[in-house]
Amino acid sequence: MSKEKGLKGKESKARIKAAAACEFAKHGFHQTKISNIVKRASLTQPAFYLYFSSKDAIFNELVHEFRTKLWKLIETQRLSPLMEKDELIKQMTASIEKLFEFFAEDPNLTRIGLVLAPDSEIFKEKLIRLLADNLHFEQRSGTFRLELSMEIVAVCIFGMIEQLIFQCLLKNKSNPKKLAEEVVKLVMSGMMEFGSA
Amino acid sequence: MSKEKGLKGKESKARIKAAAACEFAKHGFHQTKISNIVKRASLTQPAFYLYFSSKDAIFNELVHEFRTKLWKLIETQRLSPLMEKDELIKQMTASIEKLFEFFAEDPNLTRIGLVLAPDSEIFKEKLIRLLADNLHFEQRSGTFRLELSMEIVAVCIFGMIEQLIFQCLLKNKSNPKKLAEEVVKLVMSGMMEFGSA
Amino acid sequence: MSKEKGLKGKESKARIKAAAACEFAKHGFHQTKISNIVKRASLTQPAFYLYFSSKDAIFNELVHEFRTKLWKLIETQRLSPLMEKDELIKQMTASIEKLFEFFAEDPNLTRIGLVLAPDSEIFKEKLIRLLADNLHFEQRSGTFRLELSMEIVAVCIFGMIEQLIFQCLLKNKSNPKKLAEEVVKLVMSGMMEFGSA
Amino acid sequence: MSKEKGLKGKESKARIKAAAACEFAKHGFHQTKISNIVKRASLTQPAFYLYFSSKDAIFNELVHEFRTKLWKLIETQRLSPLMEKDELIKQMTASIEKLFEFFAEDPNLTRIGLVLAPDSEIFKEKLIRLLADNLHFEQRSGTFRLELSMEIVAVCIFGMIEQLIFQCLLKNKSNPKKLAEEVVKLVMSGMMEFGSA
DNA sequence: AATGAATGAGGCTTCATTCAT
DNA sequence: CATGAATGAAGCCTCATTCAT
Repeated sequence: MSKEKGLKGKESKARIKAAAACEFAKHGFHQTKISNIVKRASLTQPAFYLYFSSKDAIFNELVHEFRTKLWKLIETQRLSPLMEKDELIKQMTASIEKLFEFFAEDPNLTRIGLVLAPDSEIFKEKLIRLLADNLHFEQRSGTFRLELSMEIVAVCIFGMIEQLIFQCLLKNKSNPKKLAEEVVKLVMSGMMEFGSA
Repeated sequence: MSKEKGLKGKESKARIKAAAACEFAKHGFHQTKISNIVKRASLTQPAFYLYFSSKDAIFNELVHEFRTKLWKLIETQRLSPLMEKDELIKQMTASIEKLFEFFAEDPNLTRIGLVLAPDSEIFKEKLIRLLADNLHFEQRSGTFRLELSMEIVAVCIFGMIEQLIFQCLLKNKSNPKKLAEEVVKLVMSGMMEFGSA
Repeated sequence: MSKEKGLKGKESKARIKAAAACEFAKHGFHQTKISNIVKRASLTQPAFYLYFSSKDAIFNELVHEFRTKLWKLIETQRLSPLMEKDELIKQMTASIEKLFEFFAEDPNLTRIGLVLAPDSEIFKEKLIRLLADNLHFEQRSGTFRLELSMEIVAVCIFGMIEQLIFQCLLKNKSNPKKLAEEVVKLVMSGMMEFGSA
Repeated sequence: MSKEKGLKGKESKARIKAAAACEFAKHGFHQTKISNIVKRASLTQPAFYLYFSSKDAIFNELVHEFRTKLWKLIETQRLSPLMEKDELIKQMTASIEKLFEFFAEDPNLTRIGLVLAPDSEIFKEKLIRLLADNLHFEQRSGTFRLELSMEIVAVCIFGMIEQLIFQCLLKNKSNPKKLAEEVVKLVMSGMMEFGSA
């Protein structure tokens, strides 16, 4: 009976959040105006401040939401150790596919969290470090070539994924599965034709 | 005495440009204030408008300058066709090294042209298309594996390079030569240890 | 409580409009500052932009308002055709008196619409053309002397009225009725004493 | 030998003055920019201040020049007293023609002196008072009908002339002689057809 | 006699945010 | 829960004017 209260409020807040995500993604932080957010949410400006303390606040909330979800996803996707090669490739492909699916699910949040947030470079750095650690582990297990720097490889893999997100996935030029397969093919075996040397 | 004709003006314009590049790179377009640009250039606000017609104008000039230079560099770096494998790798490495050197030369412009410009995604798309065409050519010559989509590979390579620029090169964690070598190693031969089959 | 819906806003807008008319009339368009308009209306600058999109906008609105009202007045004041001489003079006098009354009612708008508006000369031209057409009609009916160019007479009559507005009416040196009578006397019968020739 | 000096300077000053008159007449005082004046005069901004102390100064100089010339012209055009009717009309026509010729000679100055100058209304008032005095004199001589207020008639005549200047003369729709004749016809004998009761 | 370079002052406009209801 | 009305703060840009040469 008391829990019921606030239902309309929650809807309004959600509408504002969705509207904001859309506007931020389309125009960036500074060119997004509160007035446009509330217009899109069919509300008025003071209503905005009923649910968010400031423009920064809602932006940060969106960023935080995105990052939390992404981080959780990644933690559930850790590779099982000491697999066979085929199995490894299959798992990697599945993991990356899941990642792409996540990014495709909410393009607005993806852009906000990966591009627009002022500290996105630092966030990416963290993700990359996480990836590098995992790769290191595999490398020490003999899965990956020793002559490669896993730090740099991690940066590369992340760069590929990010670029594929914005140039292919969010432009609907391809789908998560296909992209994941291609990345893995490239990264695992390289571009060169066999028989060389 | 006679040589200085218009020299002071050119110096002022250059100082403004450098100051602007610095401010834009550090704070982004909207948070960069003309007042700060001219302060950094040791001038007053109206002086700015002696040399540039608006904030947009100088920003676009910087973007245009960056892109023109980059495009020229790339055009001089086309791979010679039909090389042997070793030679190919050497050339690719050299080309990519040159690229990294270019980006490292003016980090401010690099950030402005690749990240901050509102149409940078479209610009990247063009670069990627150019790269994809070149790769296609090589693929048809039998250099690259047929099962890979050169469109996607092009996106991947560009993504790697971009990420390496911002995560390694501009943070001085590595140098152009090293980065170029690592990218080529990874992209040409993949990560997998041999003998796995 | 329920009647006041939007009332305060309308009052503010009206206050701004009146203040603007006053300032424009006193100082002209360019020397009128938004800051002074709002000061006179007991508001702050941003409030101005709640009701008008720019300085130009409010000026044009005032001009448009004046012209619309004036045009409507003139259309209701058309002379009935084919009257006797005495009746004609009475009607003309009444019409012109109404005109003067209109101009005296809002001196600010009058100055804005007739003098300050950048296209006021063109507007006057239109009014004069309208007047000329009417005079032509009367001339063909035999009321006015054929040797006079009604185009030029129309210009003259308009010139008299305008000058009387600014030199007599708005300086309170005379009143609409008196002025109308004098104009008609002069224009109908001329200055010359009878019996001449 | 010493008088010769300054010839080039005088030319420059004259060029600036002409340019200023043109710009002021076309755009009004506030929208006229020094930068445009000197551009039109093929000079640079500091050169302007070699000859005029400020924007106001040159404007006032132009206004003063116009008014001085006009005043002189009017003083030489006083009607000879106690003429016969035909002679009076001839003289009036000639006088007014001369006036129109004066205004047509320098349209820019005319607009500046009669419309643009902020105190032009007061200046016109003076002219009108002068005219009214003359008319009074004639009226007392029995030339003009006693029932007319010469003050108001003076305003009317001035209004006609001014309107004819801007609506006919400066638009090249008529010439000084024709306009003078029409004004005199109208003002002397009125519009009404004879024989009317 | 003239110019390239620079500036002080000030106006218009925008926007996040708040008050009173 | 929501709104109409209002504001403080700040940025871009323009222009008359001057300095040094």
